[in-house]
Amino acid sequence: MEQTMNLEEVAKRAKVSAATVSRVLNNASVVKGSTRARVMKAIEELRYHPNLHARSLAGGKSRTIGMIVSNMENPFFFDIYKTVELDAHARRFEVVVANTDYRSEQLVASIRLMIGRRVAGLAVVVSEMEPALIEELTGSDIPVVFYDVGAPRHNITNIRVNYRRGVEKVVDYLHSLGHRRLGFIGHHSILGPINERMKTVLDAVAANPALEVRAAADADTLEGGRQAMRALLGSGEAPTAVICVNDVMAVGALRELREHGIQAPRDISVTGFDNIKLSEFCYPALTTVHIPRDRIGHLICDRLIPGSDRPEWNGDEIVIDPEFMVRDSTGPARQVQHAHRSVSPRLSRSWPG
Amino acid sequence: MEQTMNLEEVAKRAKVSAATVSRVLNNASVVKGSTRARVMKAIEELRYHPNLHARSLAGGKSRTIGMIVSNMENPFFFDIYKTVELDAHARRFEVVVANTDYRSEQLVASIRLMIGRRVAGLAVVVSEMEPALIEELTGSDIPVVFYDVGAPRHNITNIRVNYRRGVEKVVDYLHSLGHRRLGFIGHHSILGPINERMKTVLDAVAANPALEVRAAADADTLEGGRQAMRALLGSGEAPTAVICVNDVMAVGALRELREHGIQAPRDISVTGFDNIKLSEFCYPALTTVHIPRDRIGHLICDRLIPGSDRPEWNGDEIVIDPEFMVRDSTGPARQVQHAHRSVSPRLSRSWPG
DNA sequence: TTGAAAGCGGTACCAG
DNA sequence: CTGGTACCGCTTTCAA
Repeated sequence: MEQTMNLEEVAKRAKVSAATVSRVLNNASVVKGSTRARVMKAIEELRYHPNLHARSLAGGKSRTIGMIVSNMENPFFFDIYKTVELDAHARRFEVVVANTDYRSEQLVASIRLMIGRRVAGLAVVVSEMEPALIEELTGSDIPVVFYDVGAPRHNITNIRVNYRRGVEKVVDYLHSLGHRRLGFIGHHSILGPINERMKTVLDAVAANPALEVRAAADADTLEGGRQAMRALLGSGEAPTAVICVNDVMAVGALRELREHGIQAPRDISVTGFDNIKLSEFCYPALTTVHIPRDRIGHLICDRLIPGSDRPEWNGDEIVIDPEFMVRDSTGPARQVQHAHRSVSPRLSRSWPG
Repeated sequence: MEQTMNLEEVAKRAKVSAATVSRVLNNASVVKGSTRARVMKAIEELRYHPNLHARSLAGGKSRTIGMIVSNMENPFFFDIYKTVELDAHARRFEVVVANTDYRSEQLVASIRLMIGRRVAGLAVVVSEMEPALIEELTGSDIPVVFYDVGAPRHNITNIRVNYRRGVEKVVDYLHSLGHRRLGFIGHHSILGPINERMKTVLDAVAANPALEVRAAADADTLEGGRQAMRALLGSGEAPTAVICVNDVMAVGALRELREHGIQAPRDISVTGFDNIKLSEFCYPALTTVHIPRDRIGHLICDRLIPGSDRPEWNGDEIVIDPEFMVRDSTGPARQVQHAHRSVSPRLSRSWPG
């Protein structure tokens, strides 16, 4: 009925002052039992819900932390978010997320939004970068944690993964299996100027003169991975092993292989990255590199929410070493054969299309 | 540097009043060009970001809509969210989400949170229900859209899927393929008192005396689907077809079959529900029921954001008819054979474990 | 076209 | 233990 139900109305009904109502709401100081009861009753009856905007305005604090990610659709990001939310809730904080879809304009917009909301802390877990970002953050005293981008600075700390080490493990493994012609599938953001990940792969390959690599990029989705694999298959000599920038794209890639009647790992090996749950459930299960999203989530919360700095944070940067996971999507390179290139699509499928 | 950068500071620097700064910020009324320029400059230099809390407090409005879902991890919910966000952004609204993890206590907490934030509209896309909900919502004049639960009421409208019809199509199809012993895999929330979905399956089966069904429930995740399938396989006579409450659990179920060396659809047929992207990318591709998440998302936005009621909303309730999608995970029931029950785990796997 | 001032709904400090 | 009151930062009349 009343779209404007406020402290005062409650106070009036409970025959106390607004200040007292505020007190019972924050169960602060000692409010007499009977008084508290009256207030509670009034709150119930009026279905009063405190205005959070007014609260954080008056209090100056926000009890919510912000999180910006590139693509919530990818479980990698979601898993981190999930952990952050769990930790935050345990400390009675809320977390509000924003997607950038790998667009740096969106990144800036999201940063602005978060600053506007006066979040108590901000986690930026994105692949793209925008120079104007630090500019934007300057002057706001919001504690920030960056994942995988940005440099430490006042009030901003960094978590990064030793992506290079992870890729090296993958490349070395494939090499040991006899693979020489490699493919790389990334998402569009790798087309950016200095893409760490792309470069890492190229470097790892360059370190071994026997190897060659061809890359394809598409959206960071199942469909994108599929398209990228299609591109790799459609031009030049097909690689015997394909390294995917993450598990989602790898699963997409696997499907495209299936459509062509190409079997993994018999005909082509495929690797993922991240070790999301899906990588165990797809077929064949993915050889991948584990990145501990839960640890990352915990680190973020520990850093952003006051009153619980765990010891792991000693400096302004933490580097995480990824772990290689061998599963079923990789195998020895087939010797002399390009046979799979001539198999017509769906030839090997025996079930109805 | 200043953690307290406000209108007044900007006004001071630009040598105008706070009111004027507010005007340029909202590009309202006619501010003289030169004045506007001065203000803009001051804003830039001071890196001023308006306090959104103060803004919605003073303005009384919020320009953000809330969305509550059961499980963002499940692409079904995510897809809806994505569409809502897209539409919202197009109308310069923000959307903030909350997860309930199928816990009705969380549902209530989330509703409270959203009311506290004075969202401009609220979408409740959850499977669980909580009687206290309507109570909670009463008196708040926030427009609400429910998906799949709740009854129309003042300011609250409904979107529902004719789940029954969808299940009937699945059951009929399986029946026509010769299946008689059915399995049903649902998530834990189906254990609730009157679960529509579970009941629907039982009804559909009851309608055909030749059919029998056994159910198993677990978490709404890949792992949950796997466990549920394990349970189904581990007790009594194995079903020849398993209906899963959604695609995610179906994919989990498929994996468990693989571990047992049971092939789908040769040995057991499996169906999903929702038709998420993954259902095309898993192996075998899932026979499922399509639920148009994008349409649901559009409907939600049209209803919640003022100034764009599309014609589709004629009453307080919209019912969506799902569409049956046959793919590769279903096939004819094998005649006389329980052979797969005796196949030892992984027997048929030829790749390394 | 611009400024002054009254809220918006709370919080928190100061008296009592 | 409780009430009064000065803000918090912005929007919005009302005058000038």
